[in-house]
Amino acid sequence: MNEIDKKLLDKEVRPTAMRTLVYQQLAKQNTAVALTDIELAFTKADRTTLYRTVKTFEEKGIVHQIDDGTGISKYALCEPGCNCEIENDLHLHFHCSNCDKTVCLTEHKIPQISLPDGYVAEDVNLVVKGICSDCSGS
Amino acid sequence: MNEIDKKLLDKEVRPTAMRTLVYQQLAKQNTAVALTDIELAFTKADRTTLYRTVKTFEEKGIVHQIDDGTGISKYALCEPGCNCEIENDLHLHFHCSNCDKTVCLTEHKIPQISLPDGYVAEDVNLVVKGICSDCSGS
DNA sequence: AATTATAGTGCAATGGAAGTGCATTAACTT
DNA sequence: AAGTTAATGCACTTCCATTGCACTATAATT
Ligand SMILES: [Mn+2]
Ligand SMILES: [Mn+2]
Ligand SMILES: [Zn+2]
Ligand SMILES: [Zn+2]
Repeated sequence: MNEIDKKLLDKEVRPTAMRTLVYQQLAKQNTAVALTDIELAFTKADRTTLYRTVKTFEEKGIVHQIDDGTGISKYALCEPGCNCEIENDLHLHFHCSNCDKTVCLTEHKIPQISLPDGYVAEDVNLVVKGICSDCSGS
Repeated sequence: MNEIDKKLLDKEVRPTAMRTLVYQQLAKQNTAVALTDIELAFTKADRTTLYRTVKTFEEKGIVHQIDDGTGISKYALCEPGCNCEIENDLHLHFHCSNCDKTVCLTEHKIPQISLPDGYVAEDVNLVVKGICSDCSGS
């Protein structure tokens, strides 16, 4: 059994052929990807299957969903050690308005946010929009 | 001429009957509203008109659009003194997972965010999800 | 190994919200 | 009043997310 299948089993996801391939595909990326992106990489697989694969991954803490403000959900593998299922990994995300790519800035954690009395925080989403390092040419 | 129309003119928006009414409606709210919410308040007006009214308001800095992570755009009047057209008013937003309401926490500005080298920030969106003061009962 | 149960996949269809084209109507200008 | 420009209403489109159901593969049981 290969490494990926072990990881899937570890997260209580049965390693089907499709799932292994999708995981591989995600592991290749250095940006967060939309479902459509995955779809393009697997012309033979059905969109629904990919959709449900990613949803399963999300539920089991293998990927996290990213709302980058474009209206299209992006997904990225969770870092090793990230316990998404239990506690969110509150790093920030960056969306480039030039190349339209979205990246996880895993090292940049979201600062503690103070809220008015009576408000209870459960989750925080912080997205910075601007020009990424590839596009700023510096 | 009434107060609302003055405000609209001040922002270079011609105060039509429809626009004045939409502004009034927005002023009544204490939460951010979706287009559908506005639609419900104006059963006689067409969705498109309301849509374009809100878009115009947004372009002219009368309202700001809020992406609260639900996938449905919300809108709220800008605070007096907010110069949205020129510079974003970077306050945080709170979305209640219980009552599904989204509020502007105008007093809570988004802290300065540090980015990796080469990244240039243009805009920041910070949304906290959790339980609002109405729902937490405290 | 054959049978049964369970989980995954593919296809078709739906839903919700955002957005556009165009004809009509209202508002402003001269 | 006539002409011009902007706003409105209706119909239609697009895009992505999501679901129902039949079919197939995988796992468990006999
Ligand atoms: Mn991330
Ligand atoms: Mn706001
Ligand atoms: Zn870029
Ligand atoms: Zn609430």
